[in-house]
Amino acid sequence: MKTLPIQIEVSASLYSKNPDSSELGRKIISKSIELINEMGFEVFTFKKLAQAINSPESSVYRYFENKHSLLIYLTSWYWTWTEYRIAFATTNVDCPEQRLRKSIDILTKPVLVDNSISYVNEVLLSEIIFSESLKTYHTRKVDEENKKGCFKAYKSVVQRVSDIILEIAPNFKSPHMLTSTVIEGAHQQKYFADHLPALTDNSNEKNTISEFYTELVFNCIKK
Amino acid sequence: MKTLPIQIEVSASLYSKNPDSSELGRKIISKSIELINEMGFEVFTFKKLAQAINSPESSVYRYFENKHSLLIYLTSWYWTWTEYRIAFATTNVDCPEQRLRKSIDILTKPVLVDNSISYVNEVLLSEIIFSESLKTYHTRKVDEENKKGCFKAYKSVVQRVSDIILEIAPNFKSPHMLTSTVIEGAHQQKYFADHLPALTDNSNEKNTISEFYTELVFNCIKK
DNA sequence: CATAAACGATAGTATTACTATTATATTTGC
DNA sequence: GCAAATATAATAGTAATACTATCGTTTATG
Repeated sequence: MKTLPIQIEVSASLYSKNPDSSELGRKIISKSIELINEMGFEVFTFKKLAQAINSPESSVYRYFENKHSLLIYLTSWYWTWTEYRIAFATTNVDCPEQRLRKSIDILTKPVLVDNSISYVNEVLLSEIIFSESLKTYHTRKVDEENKKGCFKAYKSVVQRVSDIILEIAPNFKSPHMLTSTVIEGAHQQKYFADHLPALTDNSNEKNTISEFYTELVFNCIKK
Repeated sequence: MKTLPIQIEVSASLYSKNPDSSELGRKIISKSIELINEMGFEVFTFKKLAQAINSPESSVYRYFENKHSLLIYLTSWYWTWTEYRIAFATTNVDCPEQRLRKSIDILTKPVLVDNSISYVNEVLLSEIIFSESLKTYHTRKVDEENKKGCFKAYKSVVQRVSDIILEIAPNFKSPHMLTSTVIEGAHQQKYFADHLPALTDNSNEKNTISEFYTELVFNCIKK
């Protein structure tokens, strides 16, 4: 897929100061993606990030309240970008089955090529989403953060795919449930393949996961 | 379901001192179930637990290394108990479809009645599993803990259900994937219904989730 | 070029997740 | 029934984390 020089815009409520507006902000984003990938989100701290970019910890706090807000920012960026990719891959495709197939592909396969839209390494970011994005909403503050719009981008993706499903099967009762099952399932199955293989049947080499969920979806909506 | 006075045995590698072996140990288990439910696992600390049972913090540490090991203990207890329930519900049922249906039921519905096998409140424990069990294996230490047998009970449940699926559809390629998708999906959809309704279609009143996943499974294995 | 905003440097605090020590109580094995 | 082992209570202490605060200097902007 050839890319255009687009800009991913993240809602202003998801940061204290827009990281896209300064050199330091962009360094915070790109370095945090690297670090979270290397050491995992739990072990990652603003102190370590600050050291890595040679800036005081307090400067990082000027952009994000805490590391959790940073993760929410990153996932929102990812889902906004993903929705763009889905939109791009499905425009001018008349057949809704075909559009659904392409969407599922985008949602279930980790990103392999860094198109380098910007300072964001999309390959690493997608790894983070696959393994850590659960942690954005599995908190005591979900409801509060949901009201703040933290999960808007994700919901928008689910809605878009649900709409395609309804085009194919207007009477299908649970398009959102099916879509979120596929997205979260694909993330989880990859994690299982890497760490708990007894919970999956996946060789983790070919497109087993993607094919599994594609079949699952079409089996569910075609009666 | 009438219950027998059974004992759930948790592998000795999952605790420092067997909580089932003393008054204090049992108090630790039952109170921690209450507290984790009330305040959520992140906010829960051994300090708070110790205060709640009027014992020093250091006594709690004699039973479990840290709160994470305690959560692993609780989930193992739950999965062992759940496998027992599945075994009980499916013995003497000849029809494998029927056995599968009953198993999915047990896996996708939260527990509603506390049979009070013991000092464990199964209703509250099932709530914890639904909302917090992800946190047992989403850590940097997964691989290490997996080797220690921390997830044996869960895997065993997945294996048991996979076997039933294979009885019905011997050529089905991904029984484990399907089973873990159903279990984790049901947990997640309930969480979405409670906190992120845009990601589901669930009224959270009837058995929407359970029915959704039952249909999904039979759609996938019956061609 | 003046003013505001951003940043760097440094210090400090509350909480968490433990570890250590010692004295007392309780169980158990003979 | 008593000694020895084990379990628990009481208390203290530590390293790391997740911030907050202050203030002087640099950098952008109108």
